Amino acid sequence: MKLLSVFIEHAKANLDRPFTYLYLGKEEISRGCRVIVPFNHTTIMGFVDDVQDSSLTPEEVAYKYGYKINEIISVVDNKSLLSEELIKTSEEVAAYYLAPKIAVLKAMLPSSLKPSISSLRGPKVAYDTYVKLVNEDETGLTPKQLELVRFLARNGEILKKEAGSTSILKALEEKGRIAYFKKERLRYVIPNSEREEKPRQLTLEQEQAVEYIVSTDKEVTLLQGITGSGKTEVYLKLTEMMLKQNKKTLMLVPEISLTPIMVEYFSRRFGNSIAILHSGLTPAEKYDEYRRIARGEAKIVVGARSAVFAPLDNIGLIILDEEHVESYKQDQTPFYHAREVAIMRAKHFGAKVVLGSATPSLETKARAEKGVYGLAKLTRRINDKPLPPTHIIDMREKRSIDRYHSGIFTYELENEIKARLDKGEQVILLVNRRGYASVVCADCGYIHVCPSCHGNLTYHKEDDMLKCHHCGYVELYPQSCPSCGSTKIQRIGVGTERVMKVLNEIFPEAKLGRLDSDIAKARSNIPKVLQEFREHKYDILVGTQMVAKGHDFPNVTLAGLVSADQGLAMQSYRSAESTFGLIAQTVGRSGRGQVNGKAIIQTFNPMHYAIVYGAKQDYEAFYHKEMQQRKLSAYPPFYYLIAVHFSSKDEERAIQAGMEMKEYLQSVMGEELISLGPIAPYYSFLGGFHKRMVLLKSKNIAKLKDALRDINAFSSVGGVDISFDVDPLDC
DNA sequence: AGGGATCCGATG
DNA sequence: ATCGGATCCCTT
Repeated sequence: MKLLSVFIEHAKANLDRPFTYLYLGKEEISRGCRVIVPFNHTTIMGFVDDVQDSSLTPEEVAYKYGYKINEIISVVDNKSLLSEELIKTSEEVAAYYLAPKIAVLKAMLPSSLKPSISSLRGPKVAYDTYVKLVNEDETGLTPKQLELVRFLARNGEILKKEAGSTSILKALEEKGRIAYFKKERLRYVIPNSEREEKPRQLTLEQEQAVEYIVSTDKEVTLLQGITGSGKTEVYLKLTEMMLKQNKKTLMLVPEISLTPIMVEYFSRRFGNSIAILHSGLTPAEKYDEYRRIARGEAKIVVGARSAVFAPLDNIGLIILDEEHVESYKQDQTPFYHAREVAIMRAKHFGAKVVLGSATPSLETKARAEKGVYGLAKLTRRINDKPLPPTHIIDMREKRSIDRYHSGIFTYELENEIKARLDKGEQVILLVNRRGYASVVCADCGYIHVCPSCHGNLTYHKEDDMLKCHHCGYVELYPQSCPSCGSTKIQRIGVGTERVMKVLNEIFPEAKLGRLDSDIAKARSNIPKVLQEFREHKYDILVGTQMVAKGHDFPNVTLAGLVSADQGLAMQSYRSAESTFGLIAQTVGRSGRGQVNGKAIIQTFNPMHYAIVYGAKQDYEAFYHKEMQQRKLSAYPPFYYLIAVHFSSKDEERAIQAGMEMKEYLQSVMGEELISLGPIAPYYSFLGGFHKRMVLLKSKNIAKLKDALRDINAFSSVGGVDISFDVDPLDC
C-alpha cells in the first residue's frame, strides 16, 4: 500500500497544501503523476507530490492520522509529467510569486496535460469548425449578434473559436443567419528552408560579445544592441557553440507572431532539431511538441512566454529576445515573468542567460550597471546605416495643425507623407488606439461608459457601434444622449479608423491598409495584411503597436507616431519607459532599405524627457533621467512592488479586506513598508465582481513576502478573493 | 412551521 | 472551488 501527498486542482491559497490519499493499486505511480481523487463530495484531479510505501493497513493509517484517509479513484499518468528540475522550478516560482503550487503547474503544462479534470477530454481532432454568413439581414438582432454579423460580412469565413461567445452563435444559427462547416486543420510545419552553406562572418563587435558571454563568470548577460546591430547573429553563434558541447538552447520571443521568423533563422542554420512551443498551437500540436521535447528529440526550442517551461534537459543557454517587452509577464495568477523563470532554470543547469534588447527594461539595465549581470554592447548597425533623423512636432502650435481635416495631422507630417507617395515609397503611421474616437455629449458632456465594467466606450465606425475595449460590451450607436436627450454627439480623440478616414480625405489616391486588433480578430489577417503591405498593395499602413514590432519593410521611408501623448497619460510608473520604447520602435521601422528614412513624432509634450530622448534615440540619457524619477517616487528598481488584488461581489467587502491587510502589514513592517490604497483600479467592476488593489512598496522583500504568506493573519472578511502580483508592471 | 436564499466552514 | 449544514428571513 502507498500513501500519496496530492495537490488538488483548485488554485486557492487555503487549499495550497498536500492532501493525503491511499493507493492500493498495482500500477506505477510517482511524484509528478496526475490522479483522480474524491474531494469534499466531488471528484477532481490531483497532482502527486510525494509517494511513500507503507506496511500499515488502511485501518492503522486512519488510527495514526486520527481520521479516515480516502483512496484515490484512478491513476491518470503512470510516469511523471515533469522532470525533477521542472518540479523544482515550479516550487521556486510558487514561492517567489506567492502563488498556489497548482496554479504554477497549470501554467507550465500544455492544456491536455494540465492537472484539471477538464484536461481529460484530450487532444482534439485535426479539424476546425468555421462560421460563414448565409443571410445578411440585420433586423431583429441584439447588438452582440449584429456585431458578429457585420464582422462576418467584412471578413467572410472565420474560425468558430474566433467568433466569440457560443450563445451568440447559437442564436444566429437558430435565426438562419449563419452556418458552420469544417475544414482540415493546417498544421504549422517548419518551412524546409535552404540550409546556409556556412555561418555568416561575425563583425568584430559581435565576435567580442560572443566571447564575453561565454567567458564571463556572470550567469546573466544583457546584450544591449541598437536596432539593426545583428543580435540574432549572436544568438545563432552562441547556439552553435552550445550544440558543439551537446547542450540545448531555449530561445524566447515576446509574442507568438514572431516565432515563425525566428524559427526560420534557426532552421536555416541548424536544420530540423527545432521545436516550437507557444499557446497558439492546437492542443494536439502542443501535446506532440511537448512530448517530442521531453523525449529529447529537440535541441533548440523557440517559443513565447510559456515556452520558458519547455521540458528541455541539459540546457546550456536561454535567450530572451526583446527582454523589455511586457508580454513576458503573465497577467494573471501566477503572474510570472519569463525572465525571472529563465534565471531560475539556468541556475539548475549552470546555463547562460542572454537578455537582448535595444532599449532594456530599467530593472535589467540597472542590474547590468551594478555588475549583477554582465553587459555586452552592439553599437553599430550591420550595414552602418544611420538611424533615421527624427522630428518632434509640437501640437500645441495651432498654426501647424491642419484643422480642416479634424486636426489630427500637422502640415509637416502631411507634407512628408505626400513626398513619399510621390516617390512611390511607403509610410507607417502608428496610432495608439483602435476604433474611431471617444464619444461625448456636446451639450451636457456625458461620457458613454460601459455598464458592465465602467470603462469608457469607443465608437467604431465600421460597424457603427460603441464598444468597450476591456470587457467586449457592445451597443448600437446612440441616437441621443442617455443623460440629457441631446442629439448632438461629439467624437473626440483619435483611433485607427478615424486616421484612415482623414487620410482618405487628404490623399484620396493613396492605397491605405489598416492593422489593429479589430482586423486581427481573425488571426489569419495579420500575416495577410503584412504581406500585402510588403508587396506594396498599400502605400500607407495605419496600425496600433502591433505593426511596430520587429517587422522589416525595406520600402518604408517614413514612420509617424500620430500622438505620443496617449502613453504618457497612462496612470503607470512605467508610462515614460513605454513611451520612450514606442518612439524608439517607431523610428526603427523607417529607412531599413536602400533609401534613408525619417521619423515624425506628433505630441503635446515636446519637452518631456521620454519624447526628447526617444527622438534622439539616446537610451543612456533616458535611463539616467528615469532612474532619478524612480528613485524620487520610490518605484523599481529602487523598491520592490507587490500589487494585491481584492475581488468581491460586494464592493464594501473588497475595500474592507484591503484595509485589514494594510493595517496588519503596517503593524508587522512599520517603516519598512509603503502602502497605497485600497484604490479602485481603472476597471473596477468586471464580470459582476468589484475590484480593489493595494500597492505595497518595500526594500525588505523577504520580510514582506513572509508576512503575505501568512494570509490567515489578515483575511477575516469572507467572500473576497485575494491574489498577489509580485513585480507588477501595470500600476 | 416551512421553504428559499445566504453564510460559513471544511475539504485527506 | 464546491458542497452541505446552519442560519436568517419572510410568508403562512
